[in-house]
Amino acid sequence: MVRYEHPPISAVSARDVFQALSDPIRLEIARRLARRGAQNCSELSDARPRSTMSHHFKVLRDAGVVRTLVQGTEHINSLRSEELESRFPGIVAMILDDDDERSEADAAAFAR
Amino acid sequence: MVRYEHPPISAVSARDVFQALSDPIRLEIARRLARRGAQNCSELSDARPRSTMSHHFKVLRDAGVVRTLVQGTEHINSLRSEELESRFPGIVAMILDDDDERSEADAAAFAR
DNA sequence: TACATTGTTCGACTAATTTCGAAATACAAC
DNA sequence: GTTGTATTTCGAAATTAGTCGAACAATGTA
Repeated sequence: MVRYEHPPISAVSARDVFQALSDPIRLEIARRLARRGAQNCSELSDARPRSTMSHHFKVLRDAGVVRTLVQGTEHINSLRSEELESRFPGIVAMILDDDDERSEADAAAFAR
Repeated sequence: MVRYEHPPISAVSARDVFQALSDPIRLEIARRLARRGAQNCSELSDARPRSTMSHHFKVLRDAGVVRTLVQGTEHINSLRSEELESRFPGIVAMILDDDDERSEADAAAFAR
């Protein structure tokens, strides 16, 4: 496979995006791409098996969240930030929002 | 159970919201609440079993998306629109975005 | 050509989620 | 209290999603 298919942004549904970003690993991938820009697959796979990561990249790609370009042997992923933002204003900020510690602390307080 | 617990909006994480809205039935519930305002459970359960719907309302509630108030024998659900919107600007528009026909047509065109 | 690198696909397994009937709970009205 | 309505909880079955090793494909380099 020399090149990936990516859905046009107009074909991307809110549900596809919600579903793609509902997995912690995929949300983390999107977050890193939003923060640090394009990265290849291995840079993003914290010691996780390649087949697992490959699956997650596919879900993100099919949902229209990530674009993958093939350059030599590596596959460069990037967040489709501008397109996503024009289709769903505010989504990139939601992806970046990751105050896990705060929300865990609050959640703990709430649980009491 | 006389009253439900709802997480404070500050404890709501993007992932919880993504995950709650990743299910088509729950997204549809949120959408109707966004469009038509508060509704009770049965108004929202298109002939689906009550136990199924009850599960979905719980997920939406726990994720901070929906608020449920008990009034007599009925439970009135509403979208926590203002709170959600202040926490995640743009989220309500994303919930409302439901151009299913357009996106399906585009998806079909894309699949060719 | 052979080899190393990067990533995908396949298939099997496991884990999580969804579904739904039956029983239970909550409340209002009689 | 008994009845009726609205909804939850429980438990089990069905479905869907995630994980991961092994085999495969594509590219670059010696």
